[in-house]
Amino acid sequence: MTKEKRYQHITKFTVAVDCIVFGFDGTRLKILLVKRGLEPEKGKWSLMGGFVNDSESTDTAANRILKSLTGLEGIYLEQYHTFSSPDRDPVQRTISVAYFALIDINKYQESINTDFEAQWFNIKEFPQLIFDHNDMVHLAQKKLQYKAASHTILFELLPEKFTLPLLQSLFEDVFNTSFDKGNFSRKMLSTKLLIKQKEKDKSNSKKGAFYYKLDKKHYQENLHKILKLIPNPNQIL
Amino acid sequence: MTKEKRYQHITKFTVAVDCIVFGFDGTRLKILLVKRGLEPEKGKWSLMGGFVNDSESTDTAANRILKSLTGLEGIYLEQYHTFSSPDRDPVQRTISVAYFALIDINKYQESINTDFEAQWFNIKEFPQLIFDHNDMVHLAQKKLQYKAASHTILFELLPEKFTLPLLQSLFEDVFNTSFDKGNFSRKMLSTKLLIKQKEKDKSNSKKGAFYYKLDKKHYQENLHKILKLIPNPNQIL
DNA sequence: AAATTTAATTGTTTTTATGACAAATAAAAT
DNA sequence: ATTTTATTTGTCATAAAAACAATTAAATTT
Repeated sequence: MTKEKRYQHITKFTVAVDCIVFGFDGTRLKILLVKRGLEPEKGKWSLMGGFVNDSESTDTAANRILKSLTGLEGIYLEQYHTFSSPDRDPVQRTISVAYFALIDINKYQESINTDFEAQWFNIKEFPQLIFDHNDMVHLAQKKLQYKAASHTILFELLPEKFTLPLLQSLFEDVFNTSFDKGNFSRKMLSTKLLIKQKEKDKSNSKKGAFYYKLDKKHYQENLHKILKLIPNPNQIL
Repeated sequence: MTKEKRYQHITKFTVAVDCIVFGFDGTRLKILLVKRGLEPEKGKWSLMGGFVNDSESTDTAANRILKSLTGLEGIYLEQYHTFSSPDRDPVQRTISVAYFALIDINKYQESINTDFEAQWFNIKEFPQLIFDHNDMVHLAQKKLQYKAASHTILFELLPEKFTLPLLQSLFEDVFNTSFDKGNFSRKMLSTKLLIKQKEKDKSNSKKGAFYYKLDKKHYQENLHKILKLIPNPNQIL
């Protein structure tokens, strides 16, 4: 069998990228969904996605798609799974490489692109999505928990300056549990990743809580390291 | 723009699956490589791979390919990354979904399929591979370490009956370090996953080491759980 | 048959991390 | 000045981990 003959028989697929965009509004973990503007399933909610172009890697495509939706560049993006069930897209055979993204919700600019109608939903209560997008969200949530249990990625969801109580409420919502505030604060500070600021945030209490910033240098160095950031992971994950 | 018009412009890709097959010979962690029997790069070493068929998911394809190489079914398989750089395959645009597999090296039957010449190589010293397969192996190794640090997957590499020293040498080679044997044994036994056998393996010592079997039921139940299997993960990972 | 050797197994102690809880503190509101 | 509320710091009991030591089993040598 010649090389040409072999290659002739090979099925070709359209390749899509779908993005689960996580945000945190100060209280709840959210995902960004779009209302589909084209068939099939026009008018239904879905993840933000698109097709991979000729000259692109999926990473490049994901960044491009994310920028078209949020206007943001340099977002934290992580490829986490490729979905390829033969019947996942009823119109045509498509495989989808799924990414999750973490953004500071405050930086998100609405309607920079009017092609899609986008909206934030609580991760715990979002509408029925098209195709296998519900599965994609659930797996993304699991992967986020798994990764965040030992890596310091959740800071990507916070603004530059944040308080310890805010950080704790983020962790509590991501892991769907609650922590002792004293122990949480001590564990976080022991990582040496936080730099205490002079100012306080007094919007939530009378005493006010000190702002902290991330030590970017230290953060980059320790991103990959295993830290035990959450108590009793087995009870949660 | 009509739906038909849009879909016309979409690039289609051939989709491949590549498998990193891990094995353990009692001393060293190994990977199974094949010598390519067809162009391009005929005669060079590569990972075992193949194209995804029309009616298959990538999981199905990976299992099919793995069976054709090893004769084994029901192998532990985990999709870990999709490689999609536009220039990764010089012949045609292909994206590859990569899997790593864990098998009991003793069950592997050589040359059930003479289409490929296969050979085991130490993970620390394997030949130059085609395309981006070197990257694939390195990432697979990382992912294996990452997962094995908190999940009990390494047992998939061992025969049904194994000794604690053998288990320890596997862990030591995977994590490229050494552990205190007393502490290691206590930690492993504390998982309640091991059932002590009556017989001993006396091939490696005068005293002999007791065989253990996996408690399959307990094992299945704990597969998803997060355990702390290796000491001082921060120093290693 | 006793002594020696080797590696497996079990035991002890020190050290560190964890979790539960309590106290002190800061600043606004009364 | 006092009360209130939430943040921040502190204490202590417990448990796990790591380092290290001792014992044991069985083959080999003397």
